[in-house]
Amino acid sequence: MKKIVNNEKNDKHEQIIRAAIKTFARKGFYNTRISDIAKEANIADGTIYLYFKNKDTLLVSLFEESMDQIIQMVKGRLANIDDPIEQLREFIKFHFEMVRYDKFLAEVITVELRQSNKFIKQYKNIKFREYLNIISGIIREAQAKGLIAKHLVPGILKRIIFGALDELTLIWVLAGDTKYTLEKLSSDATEAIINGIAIKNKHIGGNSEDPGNSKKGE
Amino acid sequence: MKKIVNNEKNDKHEQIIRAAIKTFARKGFYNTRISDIAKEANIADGTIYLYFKNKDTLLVSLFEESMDQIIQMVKGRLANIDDPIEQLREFIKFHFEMVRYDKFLAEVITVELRQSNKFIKQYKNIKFREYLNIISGIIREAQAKGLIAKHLVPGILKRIIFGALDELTLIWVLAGDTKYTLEKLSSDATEAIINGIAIKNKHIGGNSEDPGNSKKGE
Amino acid sequence: MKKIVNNEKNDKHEQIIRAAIKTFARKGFYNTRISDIAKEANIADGTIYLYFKNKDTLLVSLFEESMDQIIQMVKGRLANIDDPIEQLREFIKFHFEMVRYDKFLAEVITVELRQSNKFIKQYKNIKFREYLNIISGIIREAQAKGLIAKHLVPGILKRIIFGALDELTLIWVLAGDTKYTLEKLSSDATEAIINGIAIKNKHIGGNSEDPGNSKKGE
Amino acid sequence: MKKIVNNEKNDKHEQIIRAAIKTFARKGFYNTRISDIAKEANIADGTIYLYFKNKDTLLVSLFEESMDQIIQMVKGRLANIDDPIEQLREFIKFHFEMVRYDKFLAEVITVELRQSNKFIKQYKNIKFREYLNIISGIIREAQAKGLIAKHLVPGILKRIIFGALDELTLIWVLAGDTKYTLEKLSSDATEAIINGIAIKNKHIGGNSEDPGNSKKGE
DNA sequence: AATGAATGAGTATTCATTCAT
DNA sequence: GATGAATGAATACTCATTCAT
Repeated sequence: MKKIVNNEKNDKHEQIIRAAIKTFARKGFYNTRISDIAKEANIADGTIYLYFKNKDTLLVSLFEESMDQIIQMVKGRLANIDDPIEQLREFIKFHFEMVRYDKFLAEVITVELRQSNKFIKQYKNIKFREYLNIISGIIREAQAKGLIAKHLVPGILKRIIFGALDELTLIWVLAGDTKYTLEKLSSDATEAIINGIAIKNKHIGGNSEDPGNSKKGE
Repeated sequence: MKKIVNNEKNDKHEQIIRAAIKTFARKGFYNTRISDIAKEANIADGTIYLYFKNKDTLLVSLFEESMDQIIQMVKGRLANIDDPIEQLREFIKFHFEMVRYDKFLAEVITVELRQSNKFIKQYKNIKFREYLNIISGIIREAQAKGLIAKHLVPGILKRIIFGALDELTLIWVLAGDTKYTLEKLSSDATEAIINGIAIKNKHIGGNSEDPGNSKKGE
Repeated sequence: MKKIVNNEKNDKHEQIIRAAIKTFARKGFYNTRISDIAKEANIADGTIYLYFKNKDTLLVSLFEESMDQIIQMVKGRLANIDDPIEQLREFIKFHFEMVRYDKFLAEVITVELRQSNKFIKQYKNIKFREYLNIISGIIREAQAKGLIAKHLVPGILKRIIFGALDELTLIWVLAGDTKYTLEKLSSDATEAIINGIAIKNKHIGGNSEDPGNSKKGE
Repeated sequence: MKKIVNNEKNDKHEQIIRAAIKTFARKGFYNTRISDIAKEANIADGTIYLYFKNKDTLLVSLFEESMDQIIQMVKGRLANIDDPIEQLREFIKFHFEMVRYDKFLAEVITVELRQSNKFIKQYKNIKFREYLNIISGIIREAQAKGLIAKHLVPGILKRIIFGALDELTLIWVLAGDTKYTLEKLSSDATEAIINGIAIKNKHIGGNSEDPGNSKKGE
């Protein structure tokens, strides 16, 4: 399994995108110099401009192409699953597999995407919307099957879910994966999202059998 | 009720922070010039440096002072509530009230905080951690009372919850509050987080009584 | 008598224009770096941008302000002269006095003005047209008084006259004033322009009394 | 009659020179990219360097080869004329014929030659001097025959004449030949240069028979 | 304290030129 | 000979920061 943005032709375009992902992850978009990327890619500064109009465009291309690959992959994963709730579990599982598989890309998307959406002119970010809409598609299907209450708005739920996954991605890529395993993040996220965090029949006035509670994990 | 960062002394320090919030919200940290802020504050560029060491420090101060106020406020709100689940409901309610109350600040925090955490040297972001730890404190309390399963890690849950709220905040501040009301975001978030999105007794093999399902809200 | 572009206030604007004139004269507009001008003016590069939008604008300002001064001066000179032919003599005399007085400026105007007219966007060069129109004004007046044949078009004659003066200016500024004196250039130009080069009554079939003819002066 | 720079071998060298003339005329030397010329010539950028050492050399070659052709042509025209004044008339006539015949070349020579003379290192511009010396040759001959006063210096007169022709060429190529016909420019230039602009016997204190004088032609 | 003119380090981008194919 | 991808030196311009007033 190759890096996400990595079609067979190992060309300059690809080489530059990979170098940009790595460098943006390390230094951030605004603190990355074109010359940093060029050095990382072992090419001349000017070469980057043969493949990308400018620095903004490079970031946008990076996002679009990466999201495109990711979307293809996750759609493939979901294709054979019927139960929407199971699809949602698979989506979450896939999300964290992606994060492990391409940590630098995950970091760039998680840290830079908001800024880019807002401050790069004319960036409509179609692919990212498409990714989110996979979630709302699942939700709508689940609602149709009576698995999710209809008064919950798919457009809101998709953001709640993505927001949760995104924030967990953030701490994992920033922490240097030392604190929590991706498996733990994935399973807790899955449970919390699908079942909620509250124990059902104790919703009001429940009591604890296990008062011992260490500080660990805050 | 004054803007969050607004202690009684209506001084230059305050004036600059307010101008910075407004300008960062509009143009983003990296695209904002010190002169933009000075102009917004109706002072000279140089004056900013009498109150803040540099541009980075201004952003950090803005975050710390704002979070400090927010933390005081939310703690006050939670003080009289015993049930941790109710505290969580109140926390979420408060979060969106804050967003409405100081939209520019919400936008800056939501859009700029990640970047800042990572790329502003030596920024430890104690206050933001404290805000998050209010959530994990509630969770731990709930776990102690048997309201939340103990195998869910508070340090993870707090991020799931914050991530969800943060993402909803983002769409509201960016959309110009046209699509969803804050009340709807708040109530859906509360329900999804506390109860989860899946209908309990239909978890497996449920069917839908109401197959009609509009596309709206994606 | 101060340099042409030199109003009483010895400010940065003025200082930069003078430095630009000197540097453009020496190296040409396209081969002059902003840093060359800044160095010549003993200021920082950035300071230039406090006074001029960009390099193009600096050149245009230089032209406009210089021509403005020149136009005022020549109009003053012509004001007390009635005979248009005498006005024309005075104009030519003045032109070469200017050249001597501000050689660098003369060089910039003569060498760079054509390029600028054509390739600096939106440069309409009103002042230069006004300078030329002083000549056509004189011509028209002379034609009204029967001193210049009416079939000669003022708009063409003004260009013939300016072209001649301009070309002579060029060789003088480039030659380092070694070959011909400005007085000689001025007097030959005056005579050639006003009387033409041909001896009148020998117009056809004249013969030469003085066949000796050195190569000098080619 | 082929374009001036156009010897029988219709080779790449020629092709490049023609493309350069067209492109320099349109965009100016400094604003023309090698790739612009290559595109105009339908060849690869690198090919230009097989025929010309660099961009400067290309411009110089363009001038030298063009002037060489022009010189041959004008010498042929003058060969059969005895009267130097008639030769001068023919020279002027030829000059404007050239302008019409190869407008792009005329534009390049008129607009770019001064800059090149001064700022392209080691460019001696022998051919252009030779062209000018055809004029001074005629003048010297005329002086020998008593047709032109000997106190007028041929080296100055040639510049006066060329300057006048050059300036008229400029307005014609830039105006898109809308304002004056080349014939009018040519005839007025011829008359002004040979006879001067002043009516002889009215040189002092003349009066006008025709005070009506339109503004047209300024 | 407040100003804002001046600074000059920093960088995205361009483009003449090269050279492997 | 032709190509055109790659190079990397060069530079206009920006803007955080300083400091004399």
